Amino acid sequence: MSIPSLRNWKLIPFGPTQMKRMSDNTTTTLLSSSSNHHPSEPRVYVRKKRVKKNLEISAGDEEELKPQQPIQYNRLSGLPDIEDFTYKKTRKLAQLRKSESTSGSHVPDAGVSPILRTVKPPVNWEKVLEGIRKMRSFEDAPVDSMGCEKAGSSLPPKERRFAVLISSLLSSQTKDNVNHGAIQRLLENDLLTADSIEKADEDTIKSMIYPVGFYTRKASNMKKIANICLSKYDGDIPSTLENLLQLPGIGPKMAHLVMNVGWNNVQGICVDTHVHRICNRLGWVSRKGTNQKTKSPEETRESLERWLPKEEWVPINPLLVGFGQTICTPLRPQCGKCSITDLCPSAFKEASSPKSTPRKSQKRNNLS
DNA sequence: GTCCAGAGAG
DNA sequence: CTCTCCGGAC
Repeated sequence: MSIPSLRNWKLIPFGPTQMKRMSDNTTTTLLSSSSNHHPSEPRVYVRKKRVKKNLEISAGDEEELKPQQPIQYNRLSGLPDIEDFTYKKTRKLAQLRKSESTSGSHVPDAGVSPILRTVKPPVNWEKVLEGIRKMRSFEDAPVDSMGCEKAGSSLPPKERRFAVLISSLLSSQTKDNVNHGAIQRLLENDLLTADSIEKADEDTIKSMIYPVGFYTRKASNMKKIANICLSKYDGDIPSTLENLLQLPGIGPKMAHLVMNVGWNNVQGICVDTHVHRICNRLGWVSRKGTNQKTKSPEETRESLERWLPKEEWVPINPLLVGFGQTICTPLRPQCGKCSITDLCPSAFKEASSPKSTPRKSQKRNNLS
């Protein structure tokens, strides 16, 4: 398949198609500097070299990779300042509800269900959130979560939704700039609709999205998703959580993200590993009917949804992800830099160096 | 070398 | 539950 609009792009020769050819030992023609290629070397080594080259060259093409219209992001929420996004509206309504709750008047709902608290919220949770927001406004976090909402925000709704879905798929385990590059390439090549992906060759898709994490599987999932969207949803994306989860490569985390960003329909909290970890450290979630920590992000989501007011369901993700990348890190959390340690039951409880003595019941694999 | 981080397969 | 996927950070 020829890809005319990308002919000038130097990125193209470094896709997986060429990797295949290299391992076949049949081609060096597509590689701009084939002198670096040693067919006898282990595949991994060759790959790593080429990734470096890829990055050098893409840096030179920065101009082309940049989005034409940069989107403004809310620094704290991590969400785009797009007019139709319901976040602000939701906030406003929540404030209204609060101020008018004494008079008993009813505030109309903007597609957000009434707050359903089945569990008493943890004490000081609002102070904790406020503290994290403040820290986030000082620290710069590479928040790669929610990176998908920028996908095709200038497109018509249906195309935009499809772009959001594909971007979500690609964004997992992938740095935001890498994901963005992949989306940009797909967009440049008109490969961001169900129709075109359905027609495109899987190897072409692979080379477009390379080097996002797990690109082989994701390319194959993209084909399957395009197929399903065309046959069952007229080229649009599923509009319910249940049906999104039926798509290959879309699990609970991404399904909630797509519902939030793609449909502006908040069905649940988008819980990733950061939200999962931090909520447990704060003692915000527990296994049903116990005080034990939750075991999985899904369990965390259910537990968190039992008390967290709904207007916080969307912003909690970018907030905690950024916090988790800079301060409340998985390994050796920077409690010294944290301003809410007096409100955190886990503050200074974890090892500050890998060599330090493991506390009792710290790790399950202490074979002392 | 070891870990990371969503999803899926076994 | 564990392992795999892919690259990169450490």
